[in-house]
Amino acid sequence: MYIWGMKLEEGRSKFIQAWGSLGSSWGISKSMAQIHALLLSYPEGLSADEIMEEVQLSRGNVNTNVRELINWRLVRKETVLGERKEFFIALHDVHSIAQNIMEERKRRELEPVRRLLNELKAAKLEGNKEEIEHFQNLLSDLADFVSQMENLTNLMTKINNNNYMKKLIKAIS
Amino acid sequence: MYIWGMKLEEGRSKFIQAWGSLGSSWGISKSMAQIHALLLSYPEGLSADEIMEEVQLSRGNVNTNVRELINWRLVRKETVLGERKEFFIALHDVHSIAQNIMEERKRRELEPVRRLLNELKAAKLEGNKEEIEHFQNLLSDLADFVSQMENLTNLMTKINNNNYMKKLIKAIS
DNA sequence: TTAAACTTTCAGAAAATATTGAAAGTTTAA
DNA sequence: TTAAACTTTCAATATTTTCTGAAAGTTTAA
Repeated sequence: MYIWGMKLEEGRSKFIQAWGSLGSSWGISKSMAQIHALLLSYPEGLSADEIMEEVQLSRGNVNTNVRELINWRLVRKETVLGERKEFFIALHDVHSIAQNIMEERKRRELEPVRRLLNELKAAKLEGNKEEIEHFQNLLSDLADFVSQMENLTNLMTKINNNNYMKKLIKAIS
Repeated sequence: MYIWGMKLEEGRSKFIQAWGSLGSSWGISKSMAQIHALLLSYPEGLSADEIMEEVQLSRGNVNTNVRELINWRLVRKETVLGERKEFFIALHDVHSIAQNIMEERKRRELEPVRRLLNELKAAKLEGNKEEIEHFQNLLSDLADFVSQMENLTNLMTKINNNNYMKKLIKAIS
């Protein structure tokens, strides 16, 4: 599809809608992704009412999802001198965004796995010897995998802060 | 929690249940994750009926989710000589599992983003100059980010197949 | 052929998740 | 104080996603 002579508002709205539906395929609620897209697309902060207006969501929904975005460290509160209400502004640096998302995913996705694996590895299993061996191999392979993923996220952090590293990665991959 | 003298079946069942609930936090359905855990924990293939029995799911559900696991290239069908039914066996090599998951996620999560960004970048936007600039910077930053993620997944593939590379990554991260 | 053994499909039911909006809570200015 | 301006909470509702199971489809052996 080729687009010609689109109003900025139209482009932004397209972006917000599309980001919202992409969100679901990443396990992020549509509203949260839309609000994030909206805030990313504005250089300055927006108030809760402005967000409600632009993405057509209820006050409660905006409140909840903005709080969640703040938990992810993707958005922060801002106060403007002389104004009573709060404004919300997105972290605009894509490298930091990426880093915060990776960290949050690490915390949410990897750490629970590690906990489970440790628990099971501590057990003294009884039963068929070969089946036990297979099962324990699985556990230790998975543990290795988790570590490798963690190494990789650490590496990403390094890349973000280091142009030489970025080139190195590109070269070897 | 410390476990002592657990039966293999008990450990396996613990693993299946826990893997299932972890699944949801990764955007994978509980049943799919449970079936995957079950198949991972058995060195040999299981039939649809055996899966139904072990994870207590309906025939339809097992059929659908096994098919999905096959799409992800995490499971394959097997036939046993002289047996009419099909058996399902998991890919047991953790590096290949990781690689297939990364590839599928790349395809599902990254490619749609790229499509959206290209579409928006092609538009000639009209409106406030500075806001347009901010918006277009956002688009190109996001595109860079997508590329970087792709580089990283390629790197992971390399690591899997190369022990030297693995050590290098560990050293520099 | 046919019938038994097995697999697939899909409409409806159930479960999980997200959203609303009004009421309760908090802060600030006067 | 008080009341206006704003934020937060949460029970009810709506939406989306997943699951079931019976019916339809397919394959195979005889």
